[in-house]
Amino acid sequence: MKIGYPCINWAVGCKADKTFRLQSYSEQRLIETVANNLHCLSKILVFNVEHNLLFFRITSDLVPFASHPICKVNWQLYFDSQLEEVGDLIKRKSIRISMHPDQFTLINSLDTRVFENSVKELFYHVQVLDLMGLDPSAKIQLHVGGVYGNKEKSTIRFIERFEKLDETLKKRLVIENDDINYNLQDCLKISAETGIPVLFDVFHHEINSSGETTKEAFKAFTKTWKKKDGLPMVDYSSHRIGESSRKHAESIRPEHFKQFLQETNPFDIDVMLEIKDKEKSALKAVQIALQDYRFKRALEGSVRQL
DNA sequence: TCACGTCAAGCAGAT
DNA sequence: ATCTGCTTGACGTGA
Repeated sequence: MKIGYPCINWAVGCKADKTFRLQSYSEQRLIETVANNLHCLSKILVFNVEHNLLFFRITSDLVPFASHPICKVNWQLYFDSQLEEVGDLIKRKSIRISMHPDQFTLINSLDTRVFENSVKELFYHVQVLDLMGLDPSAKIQLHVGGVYGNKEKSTIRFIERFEKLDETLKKRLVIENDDINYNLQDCLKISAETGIPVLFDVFHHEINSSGETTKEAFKAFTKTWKKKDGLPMVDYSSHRIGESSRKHAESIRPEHFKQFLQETNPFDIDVMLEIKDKEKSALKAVQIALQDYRFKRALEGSVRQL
């Protein structure tokens, strides 16, 4: 069990998701920004390792406009060695990595242009992970997509489009249950057809499920991950106190997390804390998880590989 | 230096 | 119709 948080670290004093407006695009601007972002990503990862945070989601803004037609820079070649260097750090410290393309990335869109743009966006994500030299356990997580008034057809469209994707994409893609459209059962059905692993989002499941208990849910989705995929990933968060809304909590609720660890025993998973205050809550989670043998085992594994 | 309108992209639900 | 939430604030113009 590794614990991490997504994209942003407020403590290190730099940002790996720096971007700029499309209007102010220039090759120089892109190169400067990516150089900054990669440098900062290294700093964040070093911070993380020092604090036993061995799971991290790399921002999709690492290379701004990477899949936009305006981008003619061969950033893959230009940043080849820096990407490899970051990848070496990740491998040396056995850090688990995920990426999460944003809401515009839709495999099952009715609009084929949206689909085509999504494939380009996915290739960008895959290239980042490939150039870092990471194995297929570094995942790219997606939601199934829209319903478009017909869930069955939209599910079939997802499966058909997925099957035709390049193998380099398919080996890294995982689907995540969402809070409105496709719940755990919907994802499991798609997984049964395609073999795609299902990433479990605890918060979304609370809002949108078929009534499974946590144990039942864990029994089902963990099976969709094969050895080459690495440990099953889980997005953990809780909603804001006093609000039934879809908003994430500002900071971790220690008792809630403690209970989550107890409930999920003995399933071994990597936990991504989707909480506003980022590493601050993740550090609290680490303190709680130090009592858990699954977490201790992961730390020992990391130390052995130093 | 700072306020504030706006930012590549889609979808669904609430208001 | 318009706004909000999603991984989330922050870019950058105009004064």
